[in-house]
Amino acid sequence: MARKQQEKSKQTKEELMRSAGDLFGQKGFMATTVAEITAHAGYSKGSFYRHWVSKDKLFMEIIENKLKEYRSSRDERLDKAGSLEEVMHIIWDFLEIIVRDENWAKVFLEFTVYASRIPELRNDLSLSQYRLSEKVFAELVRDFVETGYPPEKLGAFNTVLFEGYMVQSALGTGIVDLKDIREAALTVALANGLKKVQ
Amino acid sequence: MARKQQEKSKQTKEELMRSAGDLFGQKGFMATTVAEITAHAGYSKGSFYRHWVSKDKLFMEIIENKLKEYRSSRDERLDKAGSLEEVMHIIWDFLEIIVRDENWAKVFLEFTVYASRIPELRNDLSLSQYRLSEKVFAELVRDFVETGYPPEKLGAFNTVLFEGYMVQSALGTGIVDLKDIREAALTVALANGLKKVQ
DNA sequence: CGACTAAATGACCGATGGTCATTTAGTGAC
DNA sequence: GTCACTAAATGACCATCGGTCATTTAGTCG
Repeated sequence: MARKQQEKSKQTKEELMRSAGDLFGQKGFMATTVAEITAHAGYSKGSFYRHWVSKDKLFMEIIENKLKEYRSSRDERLDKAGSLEEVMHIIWDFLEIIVRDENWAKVFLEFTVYASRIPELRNDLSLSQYRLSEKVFAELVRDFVETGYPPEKLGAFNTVLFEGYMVQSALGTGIVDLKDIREAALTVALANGLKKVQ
Repeated sequence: MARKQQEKSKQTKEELMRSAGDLFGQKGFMATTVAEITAHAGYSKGSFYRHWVSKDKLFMEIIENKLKEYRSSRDERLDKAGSLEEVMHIIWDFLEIIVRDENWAKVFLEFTVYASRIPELRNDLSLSQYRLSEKVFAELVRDFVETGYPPEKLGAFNTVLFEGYMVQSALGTGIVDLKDIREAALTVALANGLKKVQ
């Protein structure tokens, strides 16, 4: 039934993904070599390309996995949210998880910038929703905006704050902390999105 | 007097810098090859390394030149500034110049992220002041802050906004415009830095 | 002109992402 | 058990990159 072979292949793929995950986190995307990934998992270089067509695609698959679980738990909470403020807190709890993992926040940024030069990859990335795109954000927030303020703009502004913080965090000049950013985001959201703010 | 040789060497260097500047702006830092830079200027690859020890150092020199003139005009205006609001406007006029040149804003970001993995380069970059670091910013703002609010934090928050916008701009998802960002920066600065805000 | 030096060249190096013919090892019919 | 078949794994190989360096070309000056 060829069961054993399939399982072995699957296992190999998982081992390679773990190895790659470790190395990307430590050294970054560019600096991690395909040969290192396979060697670290105990395979030869050629094995890699039986599972992915490129280093890029492997990375895409890793981040997809990495964020899938977070998203689901976020979306569960969002279903129960009753106000703009609640939604904002859920969203920033979610973002906080990403930022807290400093190594990966840095790698995300590295890959995003890298991908922005490669049309196909850039497209994949925007489809993958790994970035909190302004569109996604706008949908999350739309139902709770009482004023005429465009939810897209609210989303985009949050993304700016978030990614700006990612850059700061990646460069290691940590003067603002996430709490400050979160507060600023909340203030702006409530001021623009609600009719009455006390 | 060897005058002619020196001038030729200087001219060659300038030609290479122009060539590099064009190509970096079009294709980015990584995607631009040393061989391309020299070929585009009509020289051979080896010539490059008579003028710079690496592609990195050439880039450093280009951005240094690119920003020197901007900084001087900014600093002139800052000498005459009389309020926090004025300082903020001058700073954001300065940042606007950077962001307006979309190609270069993108390359700056690319290089910053790239350099963050290379300790020596990262150090050079922070010394070069090409980034509006929170320290530089704090100095500009310090004299006008009336409250106990730390100028460093004000600076850092501005940098977050600015670099977040750079990322958005680099990825080409332009929903927030610079005016929104500038307004937000001003609001936060005045709210935290002044005792009375009308 | 001849000795010296600076500018320019391009073959070369090691490392990288990616390819592919070859080897190794399960699988299933008989 | 054995044979044909197929999937997994290998590593030599390729083009390209940043960077090096011995060699060539061409000003400089006594």
